[in-house]
Amino acid sequence: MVRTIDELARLSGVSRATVSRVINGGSVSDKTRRRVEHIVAETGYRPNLAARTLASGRSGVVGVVMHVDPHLLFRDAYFGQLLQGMSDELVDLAAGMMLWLGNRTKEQTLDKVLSSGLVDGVIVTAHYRDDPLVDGLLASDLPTVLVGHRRHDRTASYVDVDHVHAADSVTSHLIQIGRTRIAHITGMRGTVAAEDRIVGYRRAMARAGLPCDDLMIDGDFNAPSGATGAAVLLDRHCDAIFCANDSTAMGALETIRARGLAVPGDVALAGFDDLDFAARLDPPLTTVRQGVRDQGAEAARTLFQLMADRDGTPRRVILPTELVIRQSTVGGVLRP
Amino acid sequence: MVRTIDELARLSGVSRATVSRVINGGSVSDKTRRRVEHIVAETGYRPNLAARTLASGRSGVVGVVMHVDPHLLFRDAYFGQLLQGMSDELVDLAAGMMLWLGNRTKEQTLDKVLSSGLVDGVIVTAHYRDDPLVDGLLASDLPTVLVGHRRHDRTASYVDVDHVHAADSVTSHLIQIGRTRIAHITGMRGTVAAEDRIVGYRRAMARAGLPCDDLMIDGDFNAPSGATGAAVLLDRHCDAIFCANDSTAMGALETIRARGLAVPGDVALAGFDDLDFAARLDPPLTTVRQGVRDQGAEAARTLFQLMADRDGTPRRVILPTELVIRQSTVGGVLRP
DNA sequence: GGTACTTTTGGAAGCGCTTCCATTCTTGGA
DNA sequence: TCCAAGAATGGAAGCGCTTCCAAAAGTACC
Repeated sequence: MVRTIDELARLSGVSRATVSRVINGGSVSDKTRRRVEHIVAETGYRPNLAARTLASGRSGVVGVVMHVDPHLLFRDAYFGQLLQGMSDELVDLAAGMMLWLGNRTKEQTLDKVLSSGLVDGVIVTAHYRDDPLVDGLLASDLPTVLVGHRRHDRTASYVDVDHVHAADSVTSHLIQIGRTRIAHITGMRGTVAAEDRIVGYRRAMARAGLPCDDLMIDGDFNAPSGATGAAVLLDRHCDAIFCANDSTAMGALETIRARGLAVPGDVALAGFDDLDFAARLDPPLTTVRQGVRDQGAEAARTLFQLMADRDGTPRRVILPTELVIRQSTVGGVLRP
Repeated sequence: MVRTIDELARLSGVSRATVSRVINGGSVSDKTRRRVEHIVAETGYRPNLAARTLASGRSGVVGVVMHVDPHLLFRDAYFGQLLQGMSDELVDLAAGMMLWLGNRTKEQTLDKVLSSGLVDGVIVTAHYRDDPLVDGLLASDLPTVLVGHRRHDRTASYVDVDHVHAADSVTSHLIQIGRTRIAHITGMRGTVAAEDRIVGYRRAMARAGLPCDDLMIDGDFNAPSGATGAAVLLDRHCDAIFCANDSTAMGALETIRARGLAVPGDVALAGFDDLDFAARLDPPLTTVRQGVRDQGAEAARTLFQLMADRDGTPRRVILPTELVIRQSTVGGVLRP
């Protein structure tokens, strides 16, 4: 079994340096290149990644950091889809992907990521307004791309959607179908997505001259918070609920049904994300589609651009969202 | 900034070898150890993982391979939960976790995993009866733990549940509540989980003397296959459907509802997995709970045992499952 | 054929660490 | 007090690769 570049060099009758050039695309004569490549193919030689990393200072591996509360992570398919989008893109660009989930404090996670020294760049989910992990990565010299962003990240590269606009459009839709007591179950407070969706909701309500102060309940992006939130809001006689995501809406739906109320007859319901199950609820859920896999893929592409020209300007990508109207707000209409 | 072990050695007035011993727990006098550790803490020195890997032959990184059809992966929370379970356990044991999803052919994935040379062991999901990727990993000298297993993996280490038994128990439950035309929408054919659940289903039906040949429809673990499968089965006048997983059941429920049939009145419905959403369907779904996160965690532990004593005997873990009875089979009863 | 390039190649240093081996320092028992 | 055995330490080799630099080979033009 040919294990080292030296053996390969001996076998092909050239120097180790030349073999290295063949493998890494250096300048080598066609004749030599063909000969060496033939031997490589024949022997199934694979360069040792650790040695390569040590010698060159880059590993071809990118890090993915999803430091998220276990109660939020992987409860629905959101983070999985994000991961898959990244992986789809990275398969051609990178040697691999190191994944860190949030099992400890953010400081410890940061420590692990930075100390490993074997990633060339990182993609990190930046959901919280206040996040030492994100701050630490941005402050390091590791190329970093955020999924999500904070308004004060002036020099950061990120991929995100316009939560304010999207929330405004859902709320406006609810207004347009004639609802006036439109409630909102928020996402986890302190996250940008939650806060921005609140802003969008308030904006649309204010524009229509509708009050909303007693119609907001804090949730946490999970179904149980939707169920308990809806209980309170129904007592306050709302006629529509815009939930911060689809899982929350699923929880709300449970409560609404338990009260014997009709959707959308008594209460219209809307979510956010458009995960697979949204279309399969009864009734199918009106929601905002944000291409989660696309966001992951875009983050990966952005990271590689960043790594290609270091200290270039930050790259910021805002992906489009789409309001998907289904029977939970416009009942009786055939599914689109 | 102290970057190398040599600087650290100079600073603490000992040799590089001694510093290395301090860091790796070699035999060093208490006095020296304290002094060096103090300097380490003070300077925030972190050993370079690539150099360490190259010199020692181990990286502390483990690989996780989930080569699964994109239509299956991350559609529901199953794989995410698995990942989270592994991560929970690995955080203390490993320097990191490399993740490979199935973006290319299995051969290419195998190639990437083996060639990287920077994982000390791998956990791989082994769902298919026929899987060159799993075969390749088992044949390599990399310690490997399977999540799931094939009956012919005599020397492999794995973590799995008893699908046959679990499926038998669900089916028996349906029989016990008086159903006689009990249908089954299978999982993706060729996967062990699907085939074994079929065996369990048939076994229970045979024991009760019930026919089942015209009551099986192939599905693929996804909701759409549940919806189309149920359409066929309802035409064949079934009075219960056991679906190969919860997502499939969700799809089936959609069809049942569209026909104006009652669950469980007209058709009892059961799933498998007990993901979060199962309890939130209307009606809540009877299903088999398999602790997916536990499986992930157990796989990680098993891998480390395997790495600790190489060429030991294979380790095989069968985790328990639990039949969770909800209103989709026993309507009217208060939710547990 | 000779000069002045350009392209291709090999030698050698070095990336930061672990670990073997030999040397020095301790310790305890005779 | 002295010696042997054991513990602690330092020196040095080497893990497998990239890359700088200089030397060799090829090419174009006069």
